[in-house]
Amino acid sequence: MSTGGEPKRRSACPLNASLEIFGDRWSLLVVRDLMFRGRRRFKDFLGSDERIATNILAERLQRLEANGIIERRRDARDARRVNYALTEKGIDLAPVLVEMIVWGARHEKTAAPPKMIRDMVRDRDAVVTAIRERWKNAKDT
Amino acid sequence: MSTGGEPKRRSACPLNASLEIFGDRWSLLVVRDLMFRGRRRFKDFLGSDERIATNILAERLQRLEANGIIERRRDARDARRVNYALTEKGIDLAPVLVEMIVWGARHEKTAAPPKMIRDMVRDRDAVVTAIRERWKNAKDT
DNA sequence: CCGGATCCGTTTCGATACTG
DNA sequence: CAGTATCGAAACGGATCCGG
Repeated sequence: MSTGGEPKRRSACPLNASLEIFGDRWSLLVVRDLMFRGRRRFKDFLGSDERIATNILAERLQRLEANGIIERRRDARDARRVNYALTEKGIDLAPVLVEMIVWGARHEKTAAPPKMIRDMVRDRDAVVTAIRERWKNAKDT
Repeated sequence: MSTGGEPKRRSACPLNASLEIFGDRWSLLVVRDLMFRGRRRFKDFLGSDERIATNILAERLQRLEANGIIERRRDARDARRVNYALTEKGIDLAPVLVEMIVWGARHEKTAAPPKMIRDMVRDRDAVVTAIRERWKNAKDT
């Protein structure tokens, strides 16, 4: 399983290229957990409301890593534990996530976490910038 | 198949609500064909590079309609033909599509249609506004 | 325990053939 | 033209097992 696989993909359309990577029910939920909820570990992802199965999660984590969206690292202080982190490429998904969240909050009945949604609607760029800042400062974690 | 089904969905997370609707390989490609390529008919969608199967296309069209993202109408001039069109809710997906296209163009090797991509990167809001204008003017079509 | 891998029944997908 | 019907392949997902 070579971790640093180059994207030899050749979709005619960039949208299709994106969908080939994260066009499924689970991949972006994992990215959300990393990006907005500070989750890092296998067990954390299992705890989300959507109840992903362990085998599905394992496969998605591999796929996201193979596509350069997340990185897998052993915890520096406790070698038994594994941490996942977003790469630059993964952080660049922030605008996509924000727009999907804004759309879902506007058009679907969700038990919406109200504050962050209102922030996103009011100033999406600020939210995206804040995410980037937070990950820049946490790069050593 | 009631066409005007209300979204009784209750996802805790708006992102998950969005993914429940279009979190698959094909739905957003159909929206793209409507939004950026002026396609309206079943046959048109079949003509795209990604080669969607007829049964999958039929199901996705039904699902998008059931979720209020597209409308299905018989052609006024030729009752044999069927036209699909984006609803307001569907047009509101423009920012999502634009961000996914920008991300894909930046991070994946695609045979990129260069001009519109550069426009999107330079000024996404202008592209989204242009899409809205175009659909407002074509509402009678 | 944590981070998965494996097994296995069920559901969904998708290529092709076919139909009104 | 605009879809259905069919049917094998793939994905899902719950349960269980396993190495560290």
